[in-house]
Formats: sequence, structure tokens, C-alpha cells
Amino acid sequence: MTLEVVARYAGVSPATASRVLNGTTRVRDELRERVLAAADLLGYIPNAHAQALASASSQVVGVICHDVSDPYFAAIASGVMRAASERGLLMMLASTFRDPSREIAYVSTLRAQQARAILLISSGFQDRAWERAMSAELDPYLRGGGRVAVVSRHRTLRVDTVLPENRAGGAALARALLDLGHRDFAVLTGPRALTTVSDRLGGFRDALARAGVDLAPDQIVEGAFTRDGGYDACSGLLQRGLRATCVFAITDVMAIGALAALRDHGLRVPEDVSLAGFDDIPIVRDLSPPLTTVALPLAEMGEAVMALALREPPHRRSRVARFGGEVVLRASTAPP
Amino acid sequence: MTLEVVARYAGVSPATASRVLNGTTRVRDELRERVLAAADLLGYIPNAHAQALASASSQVVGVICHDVSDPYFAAIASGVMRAASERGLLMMLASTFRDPSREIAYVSTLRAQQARAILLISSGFQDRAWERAMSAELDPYLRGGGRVAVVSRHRTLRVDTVLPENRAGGAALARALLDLGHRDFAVLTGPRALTTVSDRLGGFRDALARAGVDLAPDQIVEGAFTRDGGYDACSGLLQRGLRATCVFAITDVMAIGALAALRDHGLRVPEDVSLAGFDDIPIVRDLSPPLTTVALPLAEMGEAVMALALREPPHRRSRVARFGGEVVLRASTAPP
DNA sequence: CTGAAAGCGCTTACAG
DNA sequence: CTGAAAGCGCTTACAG
Repeated sequence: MTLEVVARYAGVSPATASRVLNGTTRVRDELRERVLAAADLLGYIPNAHAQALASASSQVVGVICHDVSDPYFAAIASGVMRAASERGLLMMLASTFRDPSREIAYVSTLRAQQARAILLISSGFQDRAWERAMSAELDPYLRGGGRVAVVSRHRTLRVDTVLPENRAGGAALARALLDLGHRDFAVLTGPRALTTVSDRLGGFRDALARAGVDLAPDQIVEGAFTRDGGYDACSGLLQRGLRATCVFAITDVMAIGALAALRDHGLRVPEDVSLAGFDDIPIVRDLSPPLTTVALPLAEMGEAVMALALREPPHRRSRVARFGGEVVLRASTAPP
Repeated sequence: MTLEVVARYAGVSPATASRVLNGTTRVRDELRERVLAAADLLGYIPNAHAQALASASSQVVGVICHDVSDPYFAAIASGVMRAASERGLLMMLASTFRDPSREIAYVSTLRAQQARAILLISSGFQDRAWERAMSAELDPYLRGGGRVAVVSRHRTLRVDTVLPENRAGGAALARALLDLGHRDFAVLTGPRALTTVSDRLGGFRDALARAGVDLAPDQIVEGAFTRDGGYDACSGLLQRGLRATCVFAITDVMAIGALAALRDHGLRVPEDVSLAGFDDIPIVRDLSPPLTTVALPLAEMGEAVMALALREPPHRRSRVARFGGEVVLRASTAPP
């Protein structure tokens, strides 16, 4: 069912039919009604590719994350989807499964799709080669009128950014835990090449240092950025002998794994050891004990990154929207 | 950067350049290399819309669910995405936020996108008007060579189906709980118009009846299909006076809310009351107590629904892939 | 307000 | 093996 058939059926030219259906120009009422009736009767649906090709723009917004089933990304994606829906845009969501090269491949595909905007909602990689390759994809896209916005700090990408204040959040959490009386800490981190990891860890460590508290290198354990990564990292820590009274997992997802590991080793939280995370994904309220964490407005961040990408007129210089994290003390932490 | 430019740069016709880039026909090595070099040098990316328009097929698979941030859908979507990636397809994920009319609107948009396949992974609605409207969208799409597959029972959609055995799973769970010694049950359900709800509830109730155990109507409470829906439904039950020794929440997500409600009312699980869910989403292992549930292989189901939609030759008659649920007894249930 | 025509960037019979 | 040409289904100046 094409426009031409509809037009013929209504006894007008394709041009007129197109104008009626898009509401771009005034069309005599009689013709307009004939076209509308024909389109309705024939169940006409315009071919989006033909529209995109002819008008050089599409209704698709591409969103790239590490893993759709990670609640952190799901929450942000939810916000993006809400903002996109309001604007009549479709969202195309891709999971890289944490493969940096796949992330670049997806950007390329989204360019091919003439996506209206490309949103990177995963943490940045601090890796020269990757940064270069990503810029090589993004720059021509931007020059061609494409819109790009990201969540998290990306060192070299000069694009609109939604920036969770990871460093400040890490520091605030450290101070809150110090206030509770803790002096011995352990940290479960993800890959250091992720800006999110290094920022949170840096803020946390600096705040401790400022209070004269040292974070021993052997009390920092790196794991995968997942629930199981948290479990494994925490298990490693326990095997080596836990000296800390408080464990900070760099994300809530890792903290969930850590909680399981602690429990499996017969340790009670918070009686034997306190545990804190970061992000405040919805589920952590329902853990027992509920998790102390740094709350980020994830859905709002998703709406913001969409809004940033679409703002008019397009940015001359990139803009940064900061979102502060708020320490939420729950039952997983207690005085040592 | 278009094909024509690449072709000119390589000194060949657009046709030849196209053939080189798509590997469809043999091209003399010398020309092939010139084209490849030119494409590489110029950073050529084919316009996916033009390709789709010219070849009448796209690389996009559309997936429609109720809510991306629901772990049940996230897990299935993860499986779909894995299967799609293996085939070099892109996945477009849409959330309807549980609005049936939006579900139909998305199908329409995906048709316009000439999506290679459309996957409905939300539960079916038992609603005549909705079923009719959905069929009206799907039928022409199928006739035009589109592929459709769904997860869950849809009464009137004659398409390939991944069918979790909700009824059998509900029954098996009931028997397991009876074996534990329970005789007084309460159920937290979602909207009855969802086939998933009515199947699970039906299976559960039938198995009880077969054992001579009655499920009092006032012990069945309906809530939204969310964590908060579970919380509210369970609170309502508690206000009316809980007579059951065991509560069955129709999904794990609702069970998470129920667990919180029970805790907030000062009830211990399972000492004061047992609690069971359905689905085995990853997080329920990490609750305390971990949740008794009916385990469904969600990621596998996602891979299966993708495979079903894409199988060759296309179905003459629709096929059904059944996935059994396995009762997993965990610490949230105990003898009364 | 309306139509004929060109053009968007590809692919693919059809000749050669 | 290679190229000229038609065509995919729209939109949009350009005339009228």
C-alpha cells in the first residue's frame, strides 16, 4: 500500500496526498477529506525509509548501553524512553555487552540509520585507541547534523553531557561513613579504565585522606561491573582476610553480589561489617538489610540526556548537566 | 558521503561499487580493491534507509514490551539481543508502559520501519477490541512477508509463540506448597485481562481444588503488575486480616513488593507467613529470605522467540515452543 | 491551493 | 565481469 495508490484512489496527485498526510501545507477541505478517507480505508502506512530518504531525517533515537538487564541502565533508558515518547520519537536500544568495539560498531549502524540522535549512556572508557575510534565515528555524524549526548564523563568526547557527580558522591559517602565511626575501609571496584569507577574511587579515597584515614591498596579489589563481579571481588577480599569494618562497592549492582558473598561467609550486615553501594537502583530498598548508597536520579538523568541532545538551536559548544548524588543511610551500615 | 562518490573515486560505476561492498557478485580483483580502498579512505557508510528502500528489507528487529526496567522483560530482551547480534541484526526496543493502545501504535511504527520481525514479549490481553486492533496491524504485515513471534499466550494472534507453561507452573507450585503443609493461601494477582495472570492463577487454584483446598475469593487481591502493585495488594490483604499461612504473588516483581509490605507490618517471612513468586528473575536469589518461585529460562525464551520469528522457510502454520517452569524452593517458604 | 518532476541513495534485473 | 537505467516510496522546490 503506497502513497500513489492512496492518491489515485482519492483522485489527487501523490504530492497532494503527501501534503495532506503530513499537514505541511493547506489543502482544500474536499481533497483533504478524500485523501484521509482513502488512507484510512486502505490502511495506509507510510514507508519510514522512503520518508527518511526523501526528507533526510528519521524518527529514531539510538541509545547505547552496556547491558539492558542492568537496572542502572534500565532506569536511565526508562527516562530516555519517556522523553522520546513525548516527542513522538522511537528509541532503539543496543547492548554492547561491555565490548568497547561493539559500542563503536553500533554507533556506525545508527549513523547508517540516520538516527536523529545518538545517546551513549554507558560510562566512558579511558583508553586512547577507543577514544580516537569513537571520535572518528561521532565527528562526521555531528558535522552532518547528528545530535550526540552522553551520560558520564568521557574525556575526549566534546558533546553534551549528563554528569552524575561521582567524585563528590564518593566523597560525601566517605564522610558519612566516617561520621558513623568507621576508620577501616575496603572497596570493591570495577575496571579502572571506566571513568565512573575512577571518579567514585578517587572521591572516596580523597575524602578519607582528608580525614587522615588511609585506604590500604590490598583492601581495594577489582571485579567485573556486575552482580557476580561484586560477589567474586568480595569473596577474594574475605579469603585474604577482611580487615575493614566497612565495605564500599562502587555500584549497587556489585554491592548486591557483595552482600551475598558476605552472607555466604557467615558474616552479618551490618553487625559484623557495614556495606554501602552507589546509584540507588530501585531494588536496593528491598534488600535486607536495605542498602546504604548514593542516590542518583536515574530516570531524570535519562530525560535530561534526551533533552540535551535535542535542544534547539543545536549546541555551538557542549553543555554539561550535573546531577548530584545524595547519600542515603539505610540499615546496611552501622557504627563499627 | 555516498556510494556515487566512492564509485567515482574508484573509477567504477555505482553498480560495481555496490556489488563490491555487498559481496553479491564477483568483481575483478583490481576493481574490488580500488573500491574497498576508496570506501575506507572516505569513511563511507551506506545509508540504511536507501538500502532498505531499494532492497525492501531492513536489519531491524522490533521488540515490544511493557516496561524495559522490569527485570522479567529485561532478561527476555537480553536473550533476544544476543540472538539478534549473532545474526547481525539490530534490535529496537519499545516500552508501552502498559498502555495497550501504545502497543498497537508501536507495531504500526515498526511496520513503517519495515522491521524484519516484530516480537511481542508482553503478556497477551484478553480484550476483544484490542485483539482485533492488533490483528488488523499484524495481518497485513505478515502478508507482506513480515515475521511475528510472541512470548505468552495471545488468544487470537495466529503467530509463532514462546509459551511459558504458566498454568502447569502455577499448579506445580501449589502442589509444592501443599506438600510443605500449607492449607490456607492468599494470592496477589495482576490484572485478570492478562493471560499470564489468569493462567497462573487458574493452574494454582485448580491444583488446590484437586487437593480439596479452597481458595477464598477474599484472599485473592488484585494489584498493578509492579513492585508497588505487590506492595499495595499485600497491604490491602493485611488490613483486611490475613488468614493465610502462605502468600503467592503472581510474579516475582510483585513478590518483592509483598515482602516489603509484610516486613513493614511486622511479619517475618517465613516464620509468620510463607511467600512465593513466579519467574525467577535474577534478583530474587539475593533477597533475604531468598524467594521460592517458579523458574523460567527467560534469556533462553528470548533467544527462542527470535529464532522462531526468523526460521526458514517462513511458517505456514504457527508453531509453539513451550518452556516449562521449575519450582525452586528457597527460604521464603517453610512449613506452617 | 495543486500537480509534474526531480531527487534522496541505494540495488538489481537487463544488456553487453 | 561491468555499466546504464529503472525503480524502491516518499518529499519538496518550482511552476502555475
